Amino acid sequence: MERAEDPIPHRLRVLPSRLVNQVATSANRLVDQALAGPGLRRYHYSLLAALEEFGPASQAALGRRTGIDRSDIVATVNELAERGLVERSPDPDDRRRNVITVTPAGVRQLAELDRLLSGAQDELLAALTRAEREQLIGLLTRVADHHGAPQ
Amino acid sequence: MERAEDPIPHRLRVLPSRLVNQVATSANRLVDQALAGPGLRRYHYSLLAALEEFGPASQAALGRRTGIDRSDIVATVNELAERGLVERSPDPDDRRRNVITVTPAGVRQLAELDRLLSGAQDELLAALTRAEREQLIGLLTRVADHHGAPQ
DNA sequence: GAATTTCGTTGGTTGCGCCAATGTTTATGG
DNA sequence: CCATAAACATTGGCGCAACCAACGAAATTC
Repeated sequence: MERAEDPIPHRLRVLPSRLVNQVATSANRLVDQALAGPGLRRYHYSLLAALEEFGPASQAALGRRTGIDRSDIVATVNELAERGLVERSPDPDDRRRNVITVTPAGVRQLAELDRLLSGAQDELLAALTRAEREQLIGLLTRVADHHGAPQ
Repeated sequence: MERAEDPIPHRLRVLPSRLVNQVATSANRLVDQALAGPGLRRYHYSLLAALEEFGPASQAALGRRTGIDRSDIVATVNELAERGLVERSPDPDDRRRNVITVTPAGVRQLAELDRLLSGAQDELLAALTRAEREQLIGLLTRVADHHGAPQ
């Protein structure tokens, strides 16, 4: 028979940490689908966004601004550079640093990603009214801010 | 100087999918810390919760109830069985199945986990009032329910 | 000038969420 | 009744995010 839709344990159903993870999983599924078109991942978007908003930056600065680990920045920049979306050049003023710059193609790509991601957000929050979305965003922001930087 | 606290790109700061991921990451950090005492992980809690609420079950049923993949159930049950928290025995009525049963030690462990997790939830939502927590849970539940089973 | 810090990089690890394939057992339907 | 299909446990794999340690090179600080 097994017609019964396999109930989820009550404990899990109402556990906030689990609820938030379920929503995050849905969010990631939608976002990953959206980014799959251009063949990119969330890390790529984060980096492009940071570059476009704050201009050329060192890899370390990009890491601090996006919360991505330095070591993961390396690979992500490599991939963006391979696609011609950013350029990596040594900083003449500080020879430890690389300066990462968005290319015009990168700016165009970012605009496209913004469009795709906006659609994903709408899908994610489709069950909520405009006001409820604002409410949710507000509450999440407060929780996120309260915990701040990891560790 | 670097006194400036490295601003997060606005795009990322307000992107709902990203907000939800930040909160989920905080949640997981807190929950993982809480479970680290007993040396368990989230999968273990999910399985114990499902077993205690619905009684002995096959591994496939556990998977359906918790959303954990069948293949991951195997390892998780192994680990719980090693610790004497569950028992795996062949189902005499259906020799394809194993029946997983919580032991008394498992029940006690689950009670302890409930206590630990409750603390983690409080920490997670510390920035919100009781009413706001209810609100957040309600909104997240609606979003989660709207997307339902993955794929 | 020596010690410390920053930076890029390499090379890991872990957990979660998946998927494919295999052998066994049960159910189905022709 | 037998062949085919489905369900089950298991193995082994993958990708992604999020980490950590260590290293050489370069800059900063003491």
